[in-house]
Amino acid sequence: MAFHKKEIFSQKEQNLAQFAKAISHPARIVILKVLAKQKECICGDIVEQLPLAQSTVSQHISELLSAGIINGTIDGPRSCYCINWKTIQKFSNEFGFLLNKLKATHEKTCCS
Amino acid sequence: MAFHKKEIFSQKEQNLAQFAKAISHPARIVILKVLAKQKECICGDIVEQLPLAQSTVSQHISELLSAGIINGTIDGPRSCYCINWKTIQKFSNEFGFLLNKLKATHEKTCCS
DNA sequence: TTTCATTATCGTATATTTGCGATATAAGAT
DNA sequence: ATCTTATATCGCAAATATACGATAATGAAA
Repeated sequence: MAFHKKEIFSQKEQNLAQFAKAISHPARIVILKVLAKQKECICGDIVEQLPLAQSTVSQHISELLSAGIINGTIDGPRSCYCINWKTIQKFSNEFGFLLNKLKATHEKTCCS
Repeated sequence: MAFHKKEIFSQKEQNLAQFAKAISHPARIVILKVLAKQKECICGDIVEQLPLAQSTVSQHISELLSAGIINGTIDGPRSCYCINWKTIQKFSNEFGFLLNKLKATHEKTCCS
């Protein structure tokens, strides 16, 4: 009797956690960096820049996709991805909000 | 033949990914919020604020601990935790740095 | 010393993630 | 029509995460 149980939490917390999870693997961070570096959409040169099999990279990509962090035009054999600015913006704000909340306790920490 | 393979990536990416992973569960986000709300260090009132068993909460806490996101004084039956401002600060910066990198591509997105 | 309350840890079950090779798919080239 | 190239998906194995109950440990109170 133990699996996710995440539905119990508020939507906001779930969303933030989900975003964090999406970027919680170095490979996916590298993918984002690669996409940020190339000005135009690139296809699978991502694979070349990672020490992982093509199928594994594809899997990481689809995780970023389903989290809405990147967009993709999968037309035929040549898929094209790029960063979804809107999502980045949204979570950048929410994350900053959380961090500011935490910062508010700065002066009062007692066990550090 | 397939497990983590995360050691291959740069330390910076690993660190950022690890931080993201640490906050990638709603329960852990709530724990941080609780710690932020209480001005002084609280002990296990965290458990009361979560719909999870005590042992599960303890597990989540120790994950935050080992990620260095919170500090703890575990003296006897009354453990006391608080946010580790230093770590929050560090990753706040690194995360902001990544986001700014991504933001730079804002104008040039082509498949959104 | 015994009891109590609080917290950490162990053991266990289930779910999810990570990774690969093999295979399917789909558009363009020959 | 067939071949090639790029990419997604399937199937599988191993690792990790999530959750719980039970138990251990530890300091305070009786």
